[in-house]
Amino acid sequence: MIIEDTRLFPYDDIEPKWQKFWQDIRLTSVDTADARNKYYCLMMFPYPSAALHVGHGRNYIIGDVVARYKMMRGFKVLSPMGFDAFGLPAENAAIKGGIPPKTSTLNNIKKMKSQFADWGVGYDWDKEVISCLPDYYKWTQWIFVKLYEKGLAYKKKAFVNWCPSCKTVLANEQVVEGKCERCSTEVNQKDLEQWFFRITNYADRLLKDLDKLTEWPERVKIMQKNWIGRSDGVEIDFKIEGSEDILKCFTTRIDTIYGATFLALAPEHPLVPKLIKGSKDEAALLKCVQKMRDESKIERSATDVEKEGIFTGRYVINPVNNEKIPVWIANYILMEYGTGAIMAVPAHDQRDFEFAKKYDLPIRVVIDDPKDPLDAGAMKTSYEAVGVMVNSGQFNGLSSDVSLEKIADHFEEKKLGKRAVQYKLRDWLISRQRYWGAPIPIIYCPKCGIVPVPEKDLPVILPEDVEFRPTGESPLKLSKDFVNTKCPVCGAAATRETDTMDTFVDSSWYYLRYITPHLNDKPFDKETVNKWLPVDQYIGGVEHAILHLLYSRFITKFLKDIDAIGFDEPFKNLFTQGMITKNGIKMSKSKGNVVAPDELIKKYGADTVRLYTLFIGPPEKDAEWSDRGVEGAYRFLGRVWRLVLGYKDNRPSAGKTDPKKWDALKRKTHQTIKKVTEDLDGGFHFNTAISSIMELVNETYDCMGQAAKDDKASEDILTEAVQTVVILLSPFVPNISEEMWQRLGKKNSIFKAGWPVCDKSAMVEESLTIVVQVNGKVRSRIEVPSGIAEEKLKEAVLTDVKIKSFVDGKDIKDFIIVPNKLVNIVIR
RNA sequence: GCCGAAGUGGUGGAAUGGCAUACACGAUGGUCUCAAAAACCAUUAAGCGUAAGCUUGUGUGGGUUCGACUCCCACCUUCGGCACCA
Repeated sequence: MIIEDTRLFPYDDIEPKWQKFWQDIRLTSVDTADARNKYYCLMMFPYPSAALHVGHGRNYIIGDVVARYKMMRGFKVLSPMGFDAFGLPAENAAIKGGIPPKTSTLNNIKKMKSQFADWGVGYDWDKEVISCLPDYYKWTQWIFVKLYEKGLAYKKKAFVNWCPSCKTVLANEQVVEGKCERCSTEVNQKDLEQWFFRITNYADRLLKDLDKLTEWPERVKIMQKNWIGRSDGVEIDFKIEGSEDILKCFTTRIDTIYGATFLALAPEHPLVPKLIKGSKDEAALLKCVQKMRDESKIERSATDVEKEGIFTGRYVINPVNNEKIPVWIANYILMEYGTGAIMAVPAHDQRDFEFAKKYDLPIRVVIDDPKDPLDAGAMKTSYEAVGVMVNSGQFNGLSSDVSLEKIADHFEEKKLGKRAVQYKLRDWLISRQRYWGAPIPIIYCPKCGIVPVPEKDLPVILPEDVEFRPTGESPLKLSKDFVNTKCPVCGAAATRETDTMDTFVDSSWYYLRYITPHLNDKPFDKETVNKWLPVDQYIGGVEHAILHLLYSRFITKFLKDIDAIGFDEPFKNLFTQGMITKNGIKMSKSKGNVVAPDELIKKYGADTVRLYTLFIGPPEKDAEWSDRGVEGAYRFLGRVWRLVLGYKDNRPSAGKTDPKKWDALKRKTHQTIKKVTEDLDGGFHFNTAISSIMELVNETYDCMGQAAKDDKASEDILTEAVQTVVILLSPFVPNISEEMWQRLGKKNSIFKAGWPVCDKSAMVEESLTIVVQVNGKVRSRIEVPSGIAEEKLKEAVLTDVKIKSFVDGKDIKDFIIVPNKLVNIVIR
């Protein structure tokens, strides 16, 4: 029995053949010692998950297109890949299935690498980094120690999600509707000593330097700016009645100080226990405070959620008029922002307004609306705009924006407070009470206190013979061999820190390691790194717009400050790609809407899957996956395949004769070169680049049905069109393009062939079609010679039959000409 | 809730102040074939009209403009992030 070959082209022969060929000629291998003409193309390194889906593929395919295109433009392209290999899922798998995290992680990496190969994406695997291996995390720990030495790593108490039943800390993800995902126990907030990085010291530089990032998407910069959240204001010292303590409040609206009718504290505020101590309602107050503290932060900051509060029974003194102001505790005040205490001005802040209404607190207008005077009793919402000062002593009658500065001056002169800057950005909590992460290199000595592990003793190795408990408790705490050690300073018996680092620390410097990945005596070679960085093109998901990118920028700035590197921004160009959805939602295993690439690649080949992924839509936007669309891409490649193999002998010698078509094909060829080049240089417009190549293919087929105007000339035009199609397609579909290139009789790899250049003289058109509108509506189209004079054009338009019927007998008010495109006749 | 983004045919999308729906998918009809697949040809926003053509139409409502998918204001819906998923 003969099984018929139903493939449109022999992708399964082609793909392994050329992938081996590229390996043999070391197409993607780069010696970083020589950085001349370098181009560093980087994709965000992935967390190793068991199976990649087509949504993941988008990132790698986009990066591969960029790398191959730049290669063809003559750059020395470094495109490395690695794995962000520490993290929660591997640990969960170990707890559930008993497979050690290292084993499952390395298995996943192996699977992923074979999937990369299936997609035909090429990396310089000599540069691979894996963040969970000691040769890498040694240097993550080294960065921690450097930060510690500079006072930028420190310990303080912070709240964590705590499951009282499992006796373990939970990630936000492990808290489902306020309950532990493992045992469904109500989760509460627990105070724990934890390690932080002082990223807030860099807040201002991280903010200001966003201006340097001219090649970043504006939306990402805006998100970072809002995340850093700089605000300028005044810190006021409120004296507490009957106490020596003072309450510090930060406000951006010092102009409203005379309207403060209560103070509100976060339930976590350190003075809360002291303030309510001895009160007759102490027990009830404490209970209420605890309830507020257990609410999640997102709930608490939501403005549509019911505001809750309780009066402490204490008062402070308003420094501008010596008024007694009651002190409340309120759920909408967050300890993390500002001082954890606010002066509440119900008349001029909506949240305070709602709180005052609920608890019947006074509302006093101190800024009046100049157009519509306010009546405190009748207000439905707060008045937050600029206005005229009233009820504000010596400042009455001034504009509120002027008194903002005057009152601030007044506070500083009388030493009642001082101008201050606040950031929303908080210090980076890097402690994780987990096993599968880089151990924090700290030793606690009973005599010497906190001692960082000296560089010569790094890495602090994560032990592998540990016991995983079903509760999720960190096995590090239970490992005596790990915990018990000697103090590196005095040699006394000491214990190790058992917290590990947030995986964002691992990923905040990996792009530096790629350049010189095998050094054992330093994290990277400074000189080489300085030549290759910043990264020329960084590509990844928009979901990383804030955290990962901000942390990387911070670590880069820190390394610059300690003179480890010579630049202070890591990524010059940033591209954030959209998600691939299926049935309107993000692809994920748990949703059961994952499209696996394996079967598609088997059925249509990698080039087809690549082409469809790129054609699906603008890469920065989300896109809906359709298996049908894949078939379309497959058929297109089949069409190109037949064109390339058969264009020479498949041409009819007689038929319709239209010599103009040949000139048009030459023009189209060069227009397509221009369009594709612009689409790749000006942005990542792969979808429109591909559609323009499709148009060229369609026009080439159309031309083949025409008799030649002269054999040699049309032969040349046709050959040029076909070769152009192949070379323009090559970054998108490398395997089939390389095969077709060789079949066209070329000897070298298509990626060494150089990018085609468009010939402007070939694009000149003799005549143009001008759209003619009457009052903005298209009424006709006329053919005119290109470069026609304005008067001649007017004449041609007005003698057009269709236009005459609209214009005759009417007053022409205006005659608008858009050169080479359109005219619009405005009639009354 | 806050911050960011997006809403265009049956579907993915194109057009960033100048021809709305390029390119593709799907669908319908046809050619080839014993048949199918593949390929090729034609039609494909809606409504009216025998036709030439006309009218409406880019989430909703308003505005700016000779001209608006594009700019401005308000609203609605969907998606991403919100600091222990990475």
